[in-house]
Amino acid sequence: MLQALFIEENKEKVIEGLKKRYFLEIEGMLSIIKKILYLLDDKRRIQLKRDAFFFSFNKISRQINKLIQIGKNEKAIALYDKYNNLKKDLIYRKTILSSVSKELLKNLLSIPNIPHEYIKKGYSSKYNEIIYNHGKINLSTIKKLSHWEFSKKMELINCELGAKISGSGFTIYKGKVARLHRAMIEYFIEYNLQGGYIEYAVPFLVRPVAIIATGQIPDKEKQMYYLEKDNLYLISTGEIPLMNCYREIILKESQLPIKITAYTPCFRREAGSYGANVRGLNRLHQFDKVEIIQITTPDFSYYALQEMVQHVKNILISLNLPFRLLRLCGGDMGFTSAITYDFEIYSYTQNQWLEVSSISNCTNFQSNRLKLRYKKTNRGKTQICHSLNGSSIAVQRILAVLLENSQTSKSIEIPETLIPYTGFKEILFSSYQI
RNA sequence: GGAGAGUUGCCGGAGUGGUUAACGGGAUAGUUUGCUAAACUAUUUACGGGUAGCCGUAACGUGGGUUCGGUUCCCACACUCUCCGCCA
Repeated sequence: MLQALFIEENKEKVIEGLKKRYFLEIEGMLSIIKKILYLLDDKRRIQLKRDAFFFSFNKISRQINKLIQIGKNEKAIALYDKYNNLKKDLIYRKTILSSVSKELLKNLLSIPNIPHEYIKKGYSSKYNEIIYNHGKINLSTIKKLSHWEFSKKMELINCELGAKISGSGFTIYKGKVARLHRAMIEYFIEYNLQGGYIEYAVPFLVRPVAIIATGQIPDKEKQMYYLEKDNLYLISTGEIPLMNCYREIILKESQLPIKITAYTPCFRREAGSYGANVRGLNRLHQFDKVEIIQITTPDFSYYALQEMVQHVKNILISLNLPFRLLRLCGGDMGFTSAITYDFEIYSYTQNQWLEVSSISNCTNFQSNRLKLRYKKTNRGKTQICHSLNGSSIAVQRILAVLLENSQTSKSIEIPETLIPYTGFKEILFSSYQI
């Protein structure tokens, strides 16, 4: 959530930023900005009057008390008879202030974060900038199977069985692929621990208040699974429980930066998705991800962002996968983000890039919703923290591309770095009846 | 699922229809001291006004109600804990 005061002081900057997202094109969003400024002004005037009114009212109440204590009851009665009729005014001022405040908050919650100055205008992924390429894409002469063709022959990934149990978009992994899946999670977490992140294990079901705080409501509500009976949402990312560990907290500056990692499954409804993009493991209703987050001071957050990008880059290099780094354009970024970098890896067999990590600096936008603040040691003033989140990494996307790109005529070769975690070097086709 | 107890500031924790929410702890600032410690004083959340010293208002789970005045009384809701039952 942006601060109303910030919008007031940086109106042009805010509008410019929202244009980069093509946000103002959505049904009269410009009028929301105007409304916020009007409401803020209104709120100030109302509060000023109310405070003055309450001041005199409180004074009278105290006078009445004094009169009663010294036994001058008649005078007291005269006073409260006189001021009894002001009560309506009191209630009126109280309710009007709270309704204006609520209205202001409601409007503020609907405005996304302002993009960083680097961010280019654009309404879709077409306008994302490629920052960096790594690894050669060599189209081998061996005819490789896509991971879903592979899974039909090998029985090691069974989408049909997943569908039988839970519907399409759910998958069963067996044998060495199940082990590889688990090994990746362990490797990613271990890598993050080496990078100074503390491991958390967290709940996968959360309250509405938690997803409002991290910003999935109102932006991504349709994407979330909701358990009506218990009023709980299934998490769509580990960011939700991790960031909510720090909801309504005042930290000391010396505690920052906070670096956390956690493995969680992620649940997404993906309503309306169809076609080749959703085949096999490409888009699932339940997938696995190891997440990293950082909570920092405002000065430090862009440094932390670079550090996180570098960290994920090194993981991908260690897996020997061809990848590229993108900076998302305004229209493709998430609601809470000021700047987002995506890592995509290349699948030879699918002939397409697949997103495996998305790293965002949410600046103070998310922390403001979370009421996550810190206090400088040499000054009394509390300030809003900056928060960052990133995937490190999405498990199934890596799995899919590993199965495809590492195919030889006989087997799938496990990358060196994963072998200590899998306990085997290859998955032989012969043993699984290709 | 059944029964009961609770929710107070940065943290712990008392409490009452009435000045300023006791007391303790932490943190920060200032004073004193050769340093540290100790001691003393002040501050501690949100919003608004003022260049500033400062001033005002709100805040005892949330929302209503009674009252000149509610942290306290009444109503509704949310959440937390304990015990019983069930259970990995």
